[in-house]
Amino acid sequence: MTLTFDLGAVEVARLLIGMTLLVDGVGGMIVETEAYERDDPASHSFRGLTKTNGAMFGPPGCAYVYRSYGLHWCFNIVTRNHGAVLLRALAPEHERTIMEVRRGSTRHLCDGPGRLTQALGLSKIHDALPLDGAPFTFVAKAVTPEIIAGPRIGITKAAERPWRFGLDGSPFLSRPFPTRG
DNA sequence: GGGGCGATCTTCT
DNA sequence: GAAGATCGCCCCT
Repeated sequence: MTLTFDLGAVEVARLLIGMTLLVDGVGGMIVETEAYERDDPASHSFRGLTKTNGAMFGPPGCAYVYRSYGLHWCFNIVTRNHGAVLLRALAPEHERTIMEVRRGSTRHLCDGPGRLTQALGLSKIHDALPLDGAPFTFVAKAVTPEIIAGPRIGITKAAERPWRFGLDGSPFLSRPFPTRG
């Protein structure tokens, strides 16, 4: 398939919903993402280059992996103009047993950015790696998904921007979306 | 099902 | 010294 991440972060965040991501064959369908733009106080690229965010200033289509709250990892896809898309949840469909071993549980395998990276074995060593080759595999979606949008989670700056996207009705979301009217 | 809290790294004030 | 794109455990309901 032709796959480009050289688009705006919001556009990429929507495109990813329903696609399948595998890391060394482990993973599943992406059901929840968040967009972070360059001109976005909540984005790690907002304040410019630091020691840890260099991948966001590299080419689109690479990984940006950073440590969260000192002990978890979060996995992003770098997009156009120093934006990024945070992967927040997957449906744990492929190699589920491996994910259960890594997580030490049979539940909550990929519903949350820190849990997702643990289940897929992602860490600092994947930071800045291109996503169009090993160990990453992206599989196109078979159908057009119903996408729901809402405020991003766990941030205080620009919290009003509705840049969290999810597969409507999925049981694998990290949190429910605010109900629509 | 949900609130409070501790763990621990990096940046910024 | 504080805050942050988090999570698991404990306790309560």
